[in-house]
Amino acid sequence: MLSALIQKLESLEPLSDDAQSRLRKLPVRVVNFAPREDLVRESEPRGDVRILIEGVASRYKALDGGHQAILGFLLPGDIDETDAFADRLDHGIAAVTASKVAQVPRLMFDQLLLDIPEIGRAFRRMARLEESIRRIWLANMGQRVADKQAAHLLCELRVRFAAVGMGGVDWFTNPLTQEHLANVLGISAVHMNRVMQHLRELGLIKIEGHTLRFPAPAKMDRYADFDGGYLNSAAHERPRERQ
Amino acid sequence: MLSALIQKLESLEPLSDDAQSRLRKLPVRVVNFAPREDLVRESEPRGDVRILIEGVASRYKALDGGHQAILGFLLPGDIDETDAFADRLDHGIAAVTASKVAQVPRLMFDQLLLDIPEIGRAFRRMARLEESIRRIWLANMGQRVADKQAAHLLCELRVRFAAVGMGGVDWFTNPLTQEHLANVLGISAVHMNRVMQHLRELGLIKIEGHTLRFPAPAKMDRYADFDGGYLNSAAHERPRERQ
DNA sequence: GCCAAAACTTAACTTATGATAGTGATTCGG
DNA sequence: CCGAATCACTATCATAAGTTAAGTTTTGGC
Repeated sequence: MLSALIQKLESLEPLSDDAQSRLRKLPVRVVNFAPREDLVRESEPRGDVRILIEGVASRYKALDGGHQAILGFLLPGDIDETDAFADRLDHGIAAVTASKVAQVPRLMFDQLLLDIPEIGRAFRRMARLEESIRRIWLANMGQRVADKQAAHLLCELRVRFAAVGMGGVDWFTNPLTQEHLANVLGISAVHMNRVMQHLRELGLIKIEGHTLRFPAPAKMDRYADFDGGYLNSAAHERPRERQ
Repeated sequence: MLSALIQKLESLEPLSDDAQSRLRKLPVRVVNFAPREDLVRESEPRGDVRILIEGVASRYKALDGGHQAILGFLLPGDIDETDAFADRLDHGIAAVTASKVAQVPRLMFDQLLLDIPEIGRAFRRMARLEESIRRIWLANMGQRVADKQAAHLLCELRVRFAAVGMGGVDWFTNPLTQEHLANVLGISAVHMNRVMQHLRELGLIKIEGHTLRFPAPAKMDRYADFDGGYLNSAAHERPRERQ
């Protein structure tokens, strides 16, 4: 049930058989969500630990005018709150596609982290990775032109989707609407469409139904000034840590 | 020497006398930096733990064209790497004003976290706070008009500067140039100037030398859609945590 | 397989923001 | 105290992006 999570953790930090089996034995309750449904409402007191095991979701924050700003996307294996310390989220999470969520009793989860330090370590890795992603986003949004921002976002999505089996080196299955993408970048949906047209004319992307292809991935990366290192290098550098 | 840090930690989590004295007894080496000097260069292997004890600094990330995007600002009491787990930063830190930095040997610092769990807890709180700040930034940058983005930023700075004695409820001492502010918001310096003019005409801010005043703080908050709760509520809600 | 809703696309027009270039006011090192 | 930077500010012009309002295609429920 938690194989997406285990796969993700293992890409950051190899897990012992013991750790893996303990993870697998966690008692999970699987809950289904329809598109647009809230997985977690903003400022809802925290309950169980939630792990996305199927589907795609978005973190959002409500703004004044009833609008909501999308802060990022969650893919299978992502967890509602990486460090699991907060009592409540300061933002909501909504399903983008039909999703399955595994809910694990908080106490069980906490006990597991105490029992098996390597799992705690892997989770901290994950936290650092997300932090890194957010930093890159901030830098990216500082970029002037929306075309490059969008290109960068698409490159990131390509790599992240590939990591969960929803894509490869030059494509991914895209469940996001242009409105989702526009919202995340802080531009209008109309302009998002213009940008997609432009990237298409440049031969950088190609849309086939729900498959987004990158005819020239290297060219695209250069255009977007994208260096995917931050998304997977964690597995290789492997810093020493306090046990 | 570390009073700024202790003050900040204590605003998040009251510290026992023992914890405080252990913090005070940390052997620190104080290093001075001139404006524009790098406190930490990008991708420099980590050395000691660095704590800003005086002055203001900026986190930045180098972009393609030699430009650099400012990701955020550090104030006294802020630490180079909140969780202290990474081997190297994926970004640089530069002094904005003349700064003093306390350097603490990594091993001493780690030992302290192991010895006194409440200090570890306080640092995790700090990490959560910074995460929260970054999230608000992302939401804010999604906003369409630069005027509101800028207003929001100024409100945040007001609260953060006040927390370290560099401001009050309706003013702060501003060491940042309009270029710094523009860079952070991802707009041109010229436009930043226009925005400042506009906010001035609206009577929302008033510049007196290096003092930035807010003649009508409540009105400003409303204009910016700013709710400072996220910057200081941590001290009040106080969630239970694993020891 | 049909219909309604959602998603995508295009066009015309307006506005916000960028680029460049210059001026005067401050700051700061020597 | 002076000169050189740095910084704040203005003006002009070019362009990216927002808004509104269509039309078209795709999707999904029944």
